[in-house]
Amino acid sequence: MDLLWDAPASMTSGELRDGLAASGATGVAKDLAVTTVLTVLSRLEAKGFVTRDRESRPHLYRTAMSRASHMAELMHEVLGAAPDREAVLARFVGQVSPSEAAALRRILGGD
Amino acid sequence: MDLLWDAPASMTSGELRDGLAASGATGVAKDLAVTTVLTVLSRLEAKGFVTRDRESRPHLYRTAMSRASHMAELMHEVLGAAPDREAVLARFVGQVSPSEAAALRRILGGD
DNA sequence: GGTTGATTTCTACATCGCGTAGAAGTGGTC
DNA sequence: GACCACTTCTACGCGATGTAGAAATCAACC
Repeated sequence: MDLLWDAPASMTSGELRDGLAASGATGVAKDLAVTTVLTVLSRLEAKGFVTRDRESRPHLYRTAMSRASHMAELMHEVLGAAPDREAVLARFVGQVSPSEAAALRRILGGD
Repeated sequence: MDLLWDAPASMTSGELRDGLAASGATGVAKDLAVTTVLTVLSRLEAKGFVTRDRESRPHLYRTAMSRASHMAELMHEVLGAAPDREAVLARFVGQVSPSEAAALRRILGGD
């Protein structure tokens, strides 16, 4: 459920619950109890993945990081765990689709 | 303990246990029971990370994939879970060290 | 100011993956 | 045929995760 809301951008628990109920996000579908959503939210906050505005009445939750950043960070974690980073990068690049390779070149180009 | 042996290349449970005992691999140090090693090995085999030769008497274990490949695959898993792959790649590249960026350019260069 | 309905916090339980290992089974060797 | 090494089965503790009820809060309305 980590990505329950990697999509939207800053909502209340209620909106969250409803949003989830609506978009059956891969195996969720069922209506979750509001408390469940809150619990998850709290845990995510504890891990720093989410920020909450305790001022506004129905607390407002927001992702602490864009999904892309989060994913990129995960990738770095993996890479960081390798003793042979370059070898990993080589393998990695070898497996990306042509379009992605192109994207990489473009990104690297403008350094 | 996943990476217990991402280093060597094809050994028996006994060698494994000893090898582990010797090289205190980040928090392992302690002498593990052989059964422990075997259990882990079995689970790794179940997950396809390891292959075993049941013919030779002390079964021979070998990684199913090089560590680099495995890591690269993990990175792809992460990337694959993102709806905005290019954005993730951009962030990712933006965070790599200069030397790694250089390595990436080199790798992409010879396409 | 007290009652009420919404919201949040606390606490709890099942499940799962993982690290660890003992007990029992298997197979080869002397 | 007994013994020893190796493997398989079974199990326990622990932490993360999904789920949610009960209790505490809080804002608002009468």
